[in-house]
Amino acid sequence: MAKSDSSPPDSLDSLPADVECYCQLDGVIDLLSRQYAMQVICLVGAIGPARYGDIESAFDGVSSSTLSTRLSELVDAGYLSRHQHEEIPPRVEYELTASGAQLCERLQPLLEWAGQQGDLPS
Amino acid sequence: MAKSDSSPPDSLDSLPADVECYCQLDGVIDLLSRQYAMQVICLVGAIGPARYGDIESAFDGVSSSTLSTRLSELVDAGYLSRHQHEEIPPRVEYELTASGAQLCERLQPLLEWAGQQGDLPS
DNA sequence: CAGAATCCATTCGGATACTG
DNA sequence: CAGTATCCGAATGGATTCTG
Repeated sequence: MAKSDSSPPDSLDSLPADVECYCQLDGVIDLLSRQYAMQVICLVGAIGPARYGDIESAFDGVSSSTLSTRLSELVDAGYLSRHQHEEIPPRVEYELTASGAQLCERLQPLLEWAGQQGDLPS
Repeated sequence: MAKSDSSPPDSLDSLPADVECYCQLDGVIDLLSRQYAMQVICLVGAIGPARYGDIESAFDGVSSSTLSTRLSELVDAGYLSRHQHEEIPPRVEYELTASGAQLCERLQPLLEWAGQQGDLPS
């Protein structure tokens, strides 16, 4: 796949020159590594204000405890906002915050590409 | 965070219209959710052919068993290639494959942004 | 409807020791 | 140097049950 004998770091076009240390790059990455985390961000980014049930049905088979935990983490981390409407039956809407939107922008190319690599059965 | 009352899905500029179902988007995402996986891809993308020791020292504190497992998974998945030079002491070099490079391109914006969000202590 | 709480099976990853 | 093998504690996520 192309040349890689003479100039190693030239195999990609836009490499950040300030990459010095990938050690301990956790925090956000840790959070995103939990199940459904990236997908939730992109889903909410795609459909806008999303109710709990919307998200739940988008991921067929997720347990409520898992999804609930994930949502809480993302809200706590400041990537999602949670608006609870005071009515009965209760209605809750999740939206991307400003940094959630930034995150989503960087996630979309990845997930979209991933979906074309043999995933997304349906 | 801007307006979000009238047109929900307009809060982001480049939304893919073909996003229909985020359920069961696993495979690649599953792999990337393992510890150090994304960072390894980007590290190898950044420094070119990387020896095991290079990678190990980039992540201060990683255990050899964990890193070894991660590298094997990425090689098996076709994102990294492994070249073993037949000499003593042994020398092994990991490189991105074609699809590894594609993956890396989509990962870099994310990790770079993540690094500016409060991670990367050193 | 939108979860929280509890319990538990599985998985993941670190420590350690050993090998070609 | 570049791992592999084994063991084990920690973390994750599902099932189930219950609640405002």
